[in-house]
Amino acid sequence: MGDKGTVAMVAMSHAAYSFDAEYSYLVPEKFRQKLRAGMRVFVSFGRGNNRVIGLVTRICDDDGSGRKLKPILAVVDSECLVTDEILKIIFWLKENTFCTYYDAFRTAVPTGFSYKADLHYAPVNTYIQKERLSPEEAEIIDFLEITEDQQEIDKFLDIKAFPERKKPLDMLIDKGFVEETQSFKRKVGDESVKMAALAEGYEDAELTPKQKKVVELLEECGAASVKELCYMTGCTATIIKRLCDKNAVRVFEQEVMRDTLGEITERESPDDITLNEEQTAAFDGIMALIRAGKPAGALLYGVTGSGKTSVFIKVIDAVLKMGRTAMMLVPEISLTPQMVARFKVLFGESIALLHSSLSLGQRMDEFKRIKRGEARIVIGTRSAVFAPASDIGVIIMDEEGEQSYKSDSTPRYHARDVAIQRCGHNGGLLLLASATPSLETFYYAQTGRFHLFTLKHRYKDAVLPKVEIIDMQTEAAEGNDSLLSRRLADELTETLQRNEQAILLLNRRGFTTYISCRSCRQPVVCPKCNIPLTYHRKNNRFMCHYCGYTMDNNAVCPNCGSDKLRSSGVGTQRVEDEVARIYPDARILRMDADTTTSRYAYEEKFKAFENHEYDIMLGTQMIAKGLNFPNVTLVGVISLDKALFTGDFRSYERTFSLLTQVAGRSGRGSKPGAAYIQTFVPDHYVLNLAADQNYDEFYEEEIALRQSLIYPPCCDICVIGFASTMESRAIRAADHVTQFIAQYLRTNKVDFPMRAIGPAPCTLEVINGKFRYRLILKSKNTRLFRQMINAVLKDFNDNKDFKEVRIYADINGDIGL
DNA sequence: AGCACGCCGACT
DNA sequence: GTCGGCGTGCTC
Repeated sequence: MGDKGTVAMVAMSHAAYSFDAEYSYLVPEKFRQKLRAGMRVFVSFGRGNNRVIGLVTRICDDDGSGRKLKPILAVVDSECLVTDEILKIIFWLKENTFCTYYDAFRTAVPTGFSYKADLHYAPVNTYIQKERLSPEEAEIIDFLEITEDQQEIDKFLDIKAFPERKKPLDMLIDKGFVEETQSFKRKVGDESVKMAALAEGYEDAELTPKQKKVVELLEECGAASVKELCYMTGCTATIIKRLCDKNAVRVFEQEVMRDTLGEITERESPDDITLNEEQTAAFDGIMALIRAGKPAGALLYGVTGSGKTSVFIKVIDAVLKMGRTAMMLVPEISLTPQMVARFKVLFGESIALLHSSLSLGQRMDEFKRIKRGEARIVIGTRSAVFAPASDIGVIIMDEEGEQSYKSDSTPRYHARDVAIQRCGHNGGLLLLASATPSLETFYYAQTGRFHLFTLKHRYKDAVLPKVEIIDMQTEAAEGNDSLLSRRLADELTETLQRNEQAILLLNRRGFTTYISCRSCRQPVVCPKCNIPLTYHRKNNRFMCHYCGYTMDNNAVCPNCGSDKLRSSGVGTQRVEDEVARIYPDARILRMDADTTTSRYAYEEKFKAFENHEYDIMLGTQMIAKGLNFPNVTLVGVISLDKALFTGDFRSYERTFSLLTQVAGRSGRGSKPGAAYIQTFVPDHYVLNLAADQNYDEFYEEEIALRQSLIYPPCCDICVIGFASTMESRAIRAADHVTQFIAQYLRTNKVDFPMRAIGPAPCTLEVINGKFRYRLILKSKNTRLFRQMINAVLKDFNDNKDFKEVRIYADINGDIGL
């Protein structure tokens, strides 16, 4: 072994961060032709020779070390799921987001492609001297020789069930008396929702009160998804399972299936779109960059309604005509149905859609179409940035400042950073677009790292809505305790009289946002998260928005036992009530995470609103983005004050962006629009600049702030987070890491400007029973810095003192919660 | 993670 | 004397 053989480097699918590495394996002659880097293989790993799936990260000619290597046992894929370029992205992800190779691989490839290995054994047809076998080995051989049924054999040699058979079985394989074969099966089928319905004869079952509630609800509505049932009754999935066991309820899977594209009825050609002067200038500049064929970045900075989409369409069309491919990333596909519809009409089957509401099967199909080059336009959300397109001419990111582009679970990547890498490999252009760019992006556009294209005028010169700030302090002082200021109420009345539509925005779900006890004056908090509970009227329960904990509304105060609980504060449900009271004839559509549990609900509701089946749309931020309703002439912000003070350095940026965007929903048609922002801090400069739609000045203020307080883009910021059910352990872990870093810097004699803040508890100290601490490092994200973080994580994961503490590192993510 | 190796206490 | 407790360390 080891003599000038082909060697494959393999990263294991189950590797923890601390031992994730490329391990060398011998490639047997029979695999030499077909095996490529990027394919998955089956190998034995570790002392126990565990059979595991791994990813071939590269293939080398020779090991040279003469060390004897284990062979690759089987090849899982018949063709590569990842291109060489995506393989490079996988390496980049590991290095930059501190995940394992396989975490990165999983992110880049639709989950539908994951496999589970089954092992099968058969006796080798050869003479065996049984007396030389151990009794255990002989038992297995005897069994194999007399048993015909494959399933019987599988059961007998199920190592999980009979661990004592592992050793003799491995010995027999080693001696060549037993042959092991593998079959690889898809782990998951098509995506489906779990539905529940009453079973026949359910009346006879004996039920607990909670179970009765579920049954009553089902009697009313027939069938419901398990998720919805849990929300409405406040029970857990276990209760449904109990009911199932009692044969009172049957649970079945209902496949979520929809045509990705649906039927395309009309067709339109991109040639029919004409750009105005400003758009043309931007288009020409953008195309010049793309034609240069070198990696580049650009910002298309255009006010809301300036026709950025038309420029995108022209650019994509031109890129396609060059024979290259194009990607278009959007923050949330279900919130951009209008844009998707337009692209379908224009480009038809050349587009592939990639987003979370596709079934796994659909996602796999779209993935294959892209890989084969059949679909040359990719439209999708964050993870679509990994689509296996080749020769990418342009990657467009719409509303590039949106939070949804940043992943907040492993791997914690930002789609923008991945897109930069991809443009680097493809010689493509990264085109970021927004009316309110992220500070980082605008800074790079100002300093020349990105090219800047500006659209100053609204389409057809529609005027920006008039925005007014309303001081709710004065309203209260003058005796108006309603949720709506008199001004907004008057305007709403007039809007409805004109038969026009209105949008009302509020960033709190639920009915009331705060429940307190009248006798001990303590707020009622979630027992697991220590966060005030919110009253939901629809299910008549108190709920925690962070962990989903629910409590009966006639519960007593957990603190003093008093039954006098009072709720206050304002949520979307309460606003809905109040607006309905003032305008009994108005048709109100409430949109928030509670009303839109099923994914396609958004699109239908938006459509209904567009068709004027409703007069007022009321909701959380999800209604503020990217939609075009020509008949909306009034936008009212009930309250956004909380968003200004979340404790995250990006909270001003986000609030500014949200206000600008929601105001921009008003007056997009021929009629002029207006927007009203209610607030208790009417003098706040962020609100005033947003009211003036003055991004440039906001940028100046904000960048000065970031410079003086040292925040991105003036530095990079790395959060090392700790979570544990025991607070003392989380604290000790955070302290340990802080000391480790100090030690690391000393012993490695590395010296880079860095500032550490903390460790300190996170803003939300407890979520779901886990105490959370964080250490913030402000530094420059260099190789040396990442090496240090890597060392921190490796050391920590190796340290058995902190087995129960979870750690993560996140660069340039949120530090708010 | 998952497993083997190893070094100590309570059993036939 | 041996079986098995889990603490320690490695995985091509």
